[in-house]
This record gives sequence, structure tokens and C-alpha cells, in this order.
Amino acid sequence: MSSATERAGGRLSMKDEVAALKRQHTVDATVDLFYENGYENTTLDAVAEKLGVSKPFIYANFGSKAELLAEICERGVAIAHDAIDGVTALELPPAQALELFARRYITTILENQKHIAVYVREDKNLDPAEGRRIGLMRSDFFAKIRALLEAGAAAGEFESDDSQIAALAIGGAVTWTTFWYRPDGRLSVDEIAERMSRSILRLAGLLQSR
Amino acid sequence: MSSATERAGGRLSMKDEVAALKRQHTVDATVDLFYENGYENTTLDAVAEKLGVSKPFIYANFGSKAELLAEICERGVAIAHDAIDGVTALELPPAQALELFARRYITTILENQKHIAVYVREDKNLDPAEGRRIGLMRSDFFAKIRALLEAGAAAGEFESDDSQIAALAIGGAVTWTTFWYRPDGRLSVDEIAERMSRSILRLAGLLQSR
DNA sequence: GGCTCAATTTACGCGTAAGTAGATTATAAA
DNA sequence: TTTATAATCTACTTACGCGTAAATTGAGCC
Repeated sequence: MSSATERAGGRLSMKDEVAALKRQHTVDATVDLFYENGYENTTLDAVAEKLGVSKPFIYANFGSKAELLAEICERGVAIAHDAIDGVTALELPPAQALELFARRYITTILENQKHIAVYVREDKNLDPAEGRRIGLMRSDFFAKIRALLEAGAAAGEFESDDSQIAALAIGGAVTWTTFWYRPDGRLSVDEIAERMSRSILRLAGLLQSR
Repeated sequence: MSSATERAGGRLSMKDEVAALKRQHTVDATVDLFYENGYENTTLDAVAEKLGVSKPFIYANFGSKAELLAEICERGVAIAHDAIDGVTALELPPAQALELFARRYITTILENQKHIAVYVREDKNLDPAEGRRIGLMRSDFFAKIRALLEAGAAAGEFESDDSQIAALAIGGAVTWTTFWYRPDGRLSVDEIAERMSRSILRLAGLLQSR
């Protein structure tokens, strides 16, 4: 991960900072277009035009169109990991942990909607090796949700017949938001996070019913 | 919908039956390949080879590659509608209706996994007009789930703060199964339907907790 | 002001796959 | 058995977009 020109203390050299910035801008423009038109319907010429540069500029920073896609997908999965790791680090009791996680997870996914939608859709266009690698990251993430649910079940706080299925149901409900959420829609991100996390807590058998 | 050569009583002429069969086989082969490799990575030559015919055979029955995709997507949404319509027709009390719907919905989606996965992924490759049309069908479907939840809430059987969000959560959890389910996996379709429908019932505030 | 090297561009080659025109074969009627 | 018609195939055109080689610009330096 760390560049050869990385400085002591984690600071990057000017050169690397510039390179990172170029990559960032390129990814930002690309994710918009991939989200809007799909991977195959987006030409790198269109990305270049949106960036105000020419195609070989992109090739100076990314080896191929597929590598650009991999970067987007990886960031998408990474932010999901951040959401659960941040909660786990707090060492809260399971019920509070799940509640906090649900909110953060939904919020994060909605804020990075395009990355997630592109990852889910364009999986098959990843280089096979990258696809496996990122797929494993995704499995890891679901394993973490599962562990959270099992901790709650063990503590007698949740009711979960099959924590694996419950984890997948939760992940599915949240991932699916990326396909219907529109920034100009009825509800804000926070309102959706508020309401959907209630559904998730009930799903885990946490909230009192009837 | 009905062909000019449709016979009295809804029976099709020999010619139309043959044509329908050809379309069916073509769709079956295509959905496998689209599911496996994605739309853009699948050539019609590959579809033809799998069918044991040549490419113009396909063009004799479908106007374009995109039309073939539209057929797959439409069937995917149509079977979801069948699942809920079949339950609504029984006029059960809300709690039983939801339970039956959840099971049927999951089962149907898993049995038609490939259609659903392809639809979700390849939306952007549909002809825009077809995309809108099928998108409306999908919205209709979610509206039906929502109506079911609201009927239950009105009857005091469910607990649903926001039936729209709950419907989307349920739909998401089930749709997502198409991305992780493998026929040779740990659980059978029925086992998944059994366990996941429990999660869904809890989500709707139906099952007793703690 | 001219020199060097890096960053960026212009312009193109090349593979690929959708869609099609015309040849060919099967079907069935006369 | 001949002939008309429908079904299917072979072989082609065409368009498009990824990736790149060679040309160009510009920033820092002597």
C-alpha cells in the first residue's frame, strides 16, 4: 500500500500528493458516469472530457479502464468496513452496537451511493482476480455483521434463528437503498437512516413488538 | 399481447407455439450467459453457439440484443407480481397474507435468480423507453408490498412506522438473495425461504420479541 | 535565452461484436 | 417430381472504443 516515496510519519511527498489528487478527481468523474450510464456505455473519452483532459492523462494514472472500476469498487467495500469497525472499536453492549452500526451503515452507504451501486452492478466487468479479492472483502464485511448479531444472541439481547441469513437480510436491505435513493427524494439521508434502522433492529428481534 | 393468429379460447396456432418455444429457449440460454458474464461480455454468437444455431436465428425472433434483455427483465418483474397477486387473491387476514407472501416471494425470486440478478445489474443497458416501462412495473410491485403492510398496520397486526421504507427493506433483503444464493450452497431454497421469511415477519413487527 | 525532462496531447491501429444481405437448405403443397 | 416458400446459415460490413506511439507543450534550471 505505501509508496516508495512515502515520508516518515505517513506524509506523502508533493509528487505523491499530486498523483493522489489526480487519481481522486479521476475516480470522482468516473463514478458519476459509470453510475449514470453503466461501465460499458461509458467511454474513457467521456471521462476525459468531463475532467477537461484527454484520455492518455487517465492512462498515466490508471493502467486500464478495469483498474479504474476496481478502485471504485474497493472504495465502496472499504467504507462499509469502516462503518462496522468504527462501531466495534467502541466495545458497546450488542444492542447499542447494532443500533449505532445500523445508522452509520445506512448513512455511509447513502453518502457513497454511486460507488456501491457501481460495485454491485459491474462486478462482472472487474478483472477476475480483482473481483475475487474484492469479493472476499465483501464476505469479510458480512461476517462482521454476523459476528455482531451472534454476540447479541449470545447475550440474550437479540433473537436470531440464523445469524447468517439475518446478516444477509440486513445487508440486502441497506445495499438496495442505493438503487432507489435519490438526493431530491421525499426523505433526507438522516430520515431514511432513522426509519430503516428501526426496521433493522426489529429484524434482529431487538425492538419490542405488540 | 395477443397475437393476430391467436385462436379462440386463448390457444395459439401451431406457428405461434413454435415461435414461443424458440423464444423461450433463446431466453433460457441468454439468461444463463448474461448472468454468468454480464450483458456486454456476452456475444450473440456465444448465445447462438449455446443454442446450437447461428446468430441470424436469434434475429429472426428478437429485434436486437437489447430486446432480448428487455424480455428477461420483464419476466423477472412479472414473476414478482405473480407472487403477490396470488396471495392478495386469497383475501387472507394481513398477518397470514404477509407470511405466505414472504415465503412465496423468496422462493420465486430464488427459482428465477438469474432473471432478477440480470435485471438489477443490466438496467442501464435497456432501451430507455423499455427501462422506464419496466421500472414502473417494479414500482407497482413495491406499492403492492406497501399496501399489504398498511393493511396490516390498519388492522393493528403489524407495527410499521413507515410502510414505504419497510417495503423497500423487505424487497431489498429478498432481491439481494440473488447475489449470494448458490444452488449448491449450505441451505436449500425452502430452508432459506423459511428462515428469511422469519426475519421479514419480525421486520414488519409481526413476530413476538423477547 | 536556450536546454532538459516530464506531463500531456493528437492521431491512429487494432480487435471485437452487432447487425445484415444474399446463399442455401428444409418443408410442404401441387 | 417440381416448385414455392419459409427457415436458417455463411460471410460480410460497419462502427466503435480501448489502448498506444509519436508529437507537443510547458516547467524548472543553467
